Amino acid sequence: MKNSDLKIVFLGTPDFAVLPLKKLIENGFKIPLVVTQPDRPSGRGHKTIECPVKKLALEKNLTIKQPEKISKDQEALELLKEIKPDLMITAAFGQILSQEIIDIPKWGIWNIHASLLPRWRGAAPIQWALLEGDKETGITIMMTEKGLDTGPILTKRSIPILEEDNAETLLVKLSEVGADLLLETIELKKQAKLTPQNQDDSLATYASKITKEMGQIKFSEIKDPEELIRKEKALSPWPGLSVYESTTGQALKIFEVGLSPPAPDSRSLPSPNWRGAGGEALYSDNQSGKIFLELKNGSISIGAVQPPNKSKMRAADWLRGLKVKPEDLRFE
RNA sequence: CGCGGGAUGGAGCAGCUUGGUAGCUCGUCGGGCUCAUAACCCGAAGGUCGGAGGUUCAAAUCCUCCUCCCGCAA
Repeated sequence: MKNSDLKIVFLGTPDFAVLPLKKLIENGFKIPLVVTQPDRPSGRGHKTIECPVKKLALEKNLTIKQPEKISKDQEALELLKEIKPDLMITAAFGQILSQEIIDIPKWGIWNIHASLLPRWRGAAPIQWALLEGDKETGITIMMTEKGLDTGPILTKRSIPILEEDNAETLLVKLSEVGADLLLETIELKKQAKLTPQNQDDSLATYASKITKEMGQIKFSEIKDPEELIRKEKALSPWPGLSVYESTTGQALKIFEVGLSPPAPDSRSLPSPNWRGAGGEALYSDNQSGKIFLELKNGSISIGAVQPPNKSKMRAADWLRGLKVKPEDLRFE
């Protein structure tokens, strides 16, 4: 069977879904239809933005459908039935599919999910893997059924979570793995070598949506610096970690959070042991651009910050340009 | 027409209200001190003040338009 004999309908919306679609196109599959979420006003100035998948589809002159709710959209349903796809692929599509739709494609609907199922079913698997300090994560390609990410597993591939990984870097890596694994899974299916395996529901965990509130933290409530570091990785670049500083009255986003290294040579400190609120010592290192904070249960380094209305900057630069003295800073 | 903030040497900022020689903390380069240094001392280079027009004897500063960046919100 040639790739061009297979009719694949692709459903996906954000960046994560772009690479899989691209690879399908490059490998000659027939893509009679691409479905994405409707364009929504977003971003500065409330401009209506075309999602990444739509942009790619437009570029490749593919047919695009953007139903508000595909399961309730009679027109979309008719179109799908008419197309008679061999396979439908979902990748971070963001809409629930009805049984009627699931029954349409000959091979069923496959979902590219960014975790090792049954761990982290749901909307934000990458973030939750980081939040919980998982050592590895991966991609699962699975059959879509009525439940949320509960269908039988077709293939799985894991990748290690490295020290320097955050939600952004993992998303890119997993998108690549997802695209490759999808092609391999199709190949296996063509050779009739696929054996779907049911998920062990007892091992399932659920990755709920990330909200902005999760990024608003107080140092005083952090029990363990490690917790802070994991949060920063999971919530970068969105929504980021935000702390409130009362002397300047600013909410400050912090990035590149790490454990503080052994105290630097005291002679390099502009003012050793600056005392901050709650006994925090605060000092900066001009070489690395980092600032160091003493928390209740350990010390951390912050590499970059973003004040309101400002671009991201090195933390030491921020401290240097401040109108208030570092020792007057009061973080909550 | 969603709301708002911003653009000043390489970085981060002040100066703008009340026009009158371009300033601070760093970085860079050179020199000094030192066993040595990212610390300290001395010196230097580096800026069309985002762009265009206007007001004025005089504009970073006041007025108009434009470009770009960012926060909120979705």
